[in-house]
Amino acid sequence: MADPQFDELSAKQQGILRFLETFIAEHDYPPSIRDIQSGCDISSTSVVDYNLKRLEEKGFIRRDREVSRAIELLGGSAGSRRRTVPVPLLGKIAAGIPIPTPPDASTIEAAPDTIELTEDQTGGRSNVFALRVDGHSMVDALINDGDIVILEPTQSCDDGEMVAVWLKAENETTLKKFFHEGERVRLQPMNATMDPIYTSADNIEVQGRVVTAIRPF
Amino acid sequence: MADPQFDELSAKQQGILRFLETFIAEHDYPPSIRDIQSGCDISSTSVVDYNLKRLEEKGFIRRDREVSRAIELLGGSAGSRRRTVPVPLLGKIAAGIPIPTPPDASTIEAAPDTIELTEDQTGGRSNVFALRVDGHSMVDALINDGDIVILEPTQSCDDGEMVAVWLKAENETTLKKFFHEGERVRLQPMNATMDPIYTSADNIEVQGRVVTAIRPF
DNA sequence: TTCGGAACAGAACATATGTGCCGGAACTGA
DNA sequence: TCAGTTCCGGCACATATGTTCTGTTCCGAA
Repeated sequence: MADPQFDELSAKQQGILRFLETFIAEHDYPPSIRDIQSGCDISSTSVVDYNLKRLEEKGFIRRDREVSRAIELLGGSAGSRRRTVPVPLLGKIAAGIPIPTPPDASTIEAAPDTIELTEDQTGGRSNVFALRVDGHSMVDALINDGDIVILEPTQSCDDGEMVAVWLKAENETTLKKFFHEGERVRLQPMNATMDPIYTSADNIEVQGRVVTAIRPF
Repeated sequence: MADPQFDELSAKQQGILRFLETFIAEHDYPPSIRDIQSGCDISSTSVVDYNLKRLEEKGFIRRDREVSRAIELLGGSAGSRRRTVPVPLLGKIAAGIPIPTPPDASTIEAAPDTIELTEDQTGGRSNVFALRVDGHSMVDALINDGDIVILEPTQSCDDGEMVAVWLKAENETTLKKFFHEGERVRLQPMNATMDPIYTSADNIEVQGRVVTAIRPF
């Protein structure tokens, strides 16, 4: 969508637009005409209506007529609200400890922190959870200490998917690309220069599919 | 905040809550009492009002009395909306090409794609931009082909910050931790096992501070 | 200057919308 | 069975709120 030019608006219209953003941010619902009137020091409701019509013509907002507070602000303007999902940060992931799966309701309730992610970051999946990487044991997956990995609970996976795997014999959690190869499985590090691990299928336990990895600085 | 128990609600109240979520997701503004009434097949507005009062008592929603459509749904329930910022995806970042800085208004307008990030992911910074990593030249920064790095434009930086640096003599872009050391600078790879680069201060050009790195799968 | 449109003021109007009241059904505990 | 509570239905009412009408002011074009 072509982003409308903010500069082309009159001072009053820019003020209304800013007021809309702050009001919605504050209340979670849009203001009425009279809210805008008092909030922007405008003398008449008709002036507000007039300018809202202009803003609608120019594609900044959408209104549903006859419906109160039915102002929806469009465009990529800062402060727009998108659907986000709270992702529980369930704990740490490290080489030596199994990850807490399956994350049941009580675990999620007790999560001390949650991370807000947009829906495209979770790929629309609803039951994902987050773990903070502890230590440098996953550098072969190009995952650093302090990174956050977003996982989707699963016991099985398709070839080539990035999964968290528990190696029973080795007593170790690792992140690898998964490939079935007859009796055994191949666990391929993301780092192409490193060699894969081969092990028997019953030595491993898939604990989750990696949806995203995030590294905050 | 203790998340209220969804199960404790009557079927009607659960229906109302779900209707609220979908209505807000669809319209960007909350429904009126009568919208809920028809949307949930409830016979009377007073019943809706009654159940909304219960929902408010139990902490699922907040209402502003006397104000139409002033229903704000609380809690980490899926479908909540948070403030997000659109981050322009300006292009690729690769070893051999300088990154497009400074990103001026026209560049940003012309950005073919934008990524929605939550405000905590951008650290509240407003002028960040995103680049998709092309190639494996930054594995020493634990950044993979296809990763997305979020940058904040800057020409200078403090010691220890992760920055995108243009090496003039080498004709190369790289991501390193930056340290002033007298006449020269030390560029430290994130991967602790790798050796730093030392070069003179006037051979480098800081192009941006790395805010976040995201790896979608 | 005159004309016309854009923007504004003020008020009246029509409807949208939350709320209160009364009564009844369904259930509960004594 | 009876009183009490919870929940529902229906309706009227007050007000919150969008819309419209009339007139005014400002400003640039002809």
